[in-house]
Amino acid sequence: MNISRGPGQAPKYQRLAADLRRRIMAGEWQAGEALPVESELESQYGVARNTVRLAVDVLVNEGLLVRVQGKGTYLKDHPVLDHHAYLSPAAGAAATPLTPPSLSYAREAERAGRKLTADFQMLIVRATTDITDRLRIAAGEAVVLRRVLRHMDGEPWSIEESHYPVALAASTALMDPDPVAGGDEVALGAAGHVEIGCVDELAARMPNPEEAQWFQAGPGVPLLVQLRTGFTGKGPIRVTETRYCADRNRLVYSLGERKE
Amino acid sequence: MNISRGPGQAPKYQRLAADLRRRIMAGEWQAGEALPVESELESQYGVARNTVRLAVDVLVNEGLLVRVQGKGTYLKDHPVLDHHAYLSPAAGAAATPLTPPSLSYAREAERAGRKLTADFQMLIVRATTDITDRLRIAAGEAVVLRRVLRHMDGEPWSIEESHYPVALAASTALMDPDPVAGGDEVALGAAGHVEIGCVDELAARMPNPEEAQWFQAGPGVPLLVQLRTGFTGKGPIRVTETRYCADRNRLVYSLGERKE
DNA sequence: GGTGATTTGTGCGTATGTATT
DNA sequence: TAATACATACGCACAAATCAC
Repeated sequence: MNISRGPGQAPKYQRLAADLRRRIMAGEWQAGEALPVESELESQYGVARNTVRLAVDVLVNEGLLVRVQGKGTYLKDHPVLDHHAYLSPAAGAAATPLTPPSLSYAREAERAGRKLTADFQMLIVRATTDITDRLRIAAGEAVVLRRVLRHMDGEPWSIEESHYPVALAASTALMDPDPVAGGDEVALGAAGHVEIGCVDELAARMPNPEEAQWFQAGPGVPLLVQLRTGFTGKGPIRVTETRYCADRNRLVYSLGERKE
Repeated sequence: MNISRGPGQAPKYQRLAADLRRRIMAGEWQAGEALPVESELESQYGVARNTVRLAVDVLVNEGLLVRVQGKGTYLKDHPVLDHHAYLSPAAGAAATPLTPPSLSYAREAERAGRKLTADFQMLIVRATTDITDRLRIAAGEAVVLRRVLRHMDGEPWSIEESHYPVALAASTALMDPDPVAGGDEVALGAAGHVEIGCVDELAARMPNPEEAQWFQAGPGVPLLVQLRTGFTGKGPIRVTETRYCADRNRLVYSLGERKE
């Protein structure tokens, strides 16, 4: 293929990227397989190494390729795990507490035959307005932050941060620096706060450096962010932000009448 | 700030990126404001232009900065529009057709005081297995593909592709090469197919080049992808994939009992 | 409307560092 | 140890877009 640049043409590195993309899509290499080394691509296409790197940069930032120093450049290969964020209750069922995400998460992992582990932290922090607005408390007010860092088969998987008003968490197990058996909602329920609804806000963005490092996510891998505000009949009782590495996770919502 | 590289230190361009990130977070520049030009950063930090560009590349790929040829490098600034993907029905309400996404989309835009326009295409194509699996039809079977390209205030906003089995769409308005007044579900309802539930699968990924061009999305801007499979009591009747530019959109699901 | 200055974009060459095999 | 392959860093030149004049 000739990628010499004529007038009105795209830049060389973009045309090179496009040709590599075509070859990838055409199945020239298998998932996880190594591409030709940079010097090989230089001579194949007759360009400078810089240009090869610019082209590969493009595909890395699209999430198609990963580079490993000293080894080579590989086609990305990731299994995707579905996580059921919501299952509408069976028809005719009374208003029931919503399925706790942590439980369904564990079930999901088990069903997929994967091993889920978690690290837990409990902090008391001054909340950002993102959180206080949704909890309808004063800006800068302290909240209980319960953080769960999840690993799947040893691979970093998700970051879940649940925020509770201190007034609500006081004198419940939420003040303990340990996970609550059965999930945080058990502790809330014992205190008379039963969640009957929630609002999920879904967004996607690129990770910041700390997040990228924790997730071991290279360039081209966005985060899928779920911000769930839980309500009782009286008002909001918690805000849970869960961040997923989008190349290994999908969120599933089953809505309306149940099928199957 | 001295960014000369010592042993065991991060590379210069990464340390430069980190320092610029710090200055950005510290509020040294306003949203939309221009950063110092590359030559200025060269001399500020005493590095080669190449190194400046590598550092800025990092922040561009994080979605923090945008570069404009001939002008400069700017702090990104984007208003976010919430799109209500689902509102759980009021308590006690009978099973009702789900809120059509296209309608709520238009309502959302209007509420935000923005002008929504759309281009429409109707095609008959052989579906990928992604689609046929969910529609429970044979792989490679033809489907009706109805595509809506949406613009908000002239800015590219979302791509919505609805797939219907040809057998189902036959002898309905879905075969017409025009949008159906009131939404596709009106045409389906008229044929006796009333959607009573759906499954949404949410994912995030980087756009491919065509998508990036259409969305006018630079590097660092992922797509938020919603794949909705709609069901009647008998089985799936449609699969709608909607792709949103994640820097301008969020999806909102209101679940369980309604608040307010 | 055109010209030149400014600023980012593209492309080349070279050298050296670091991780893997 | 040596060879290989990607990572970092410098330098240079010109192209293309924008803007002030």
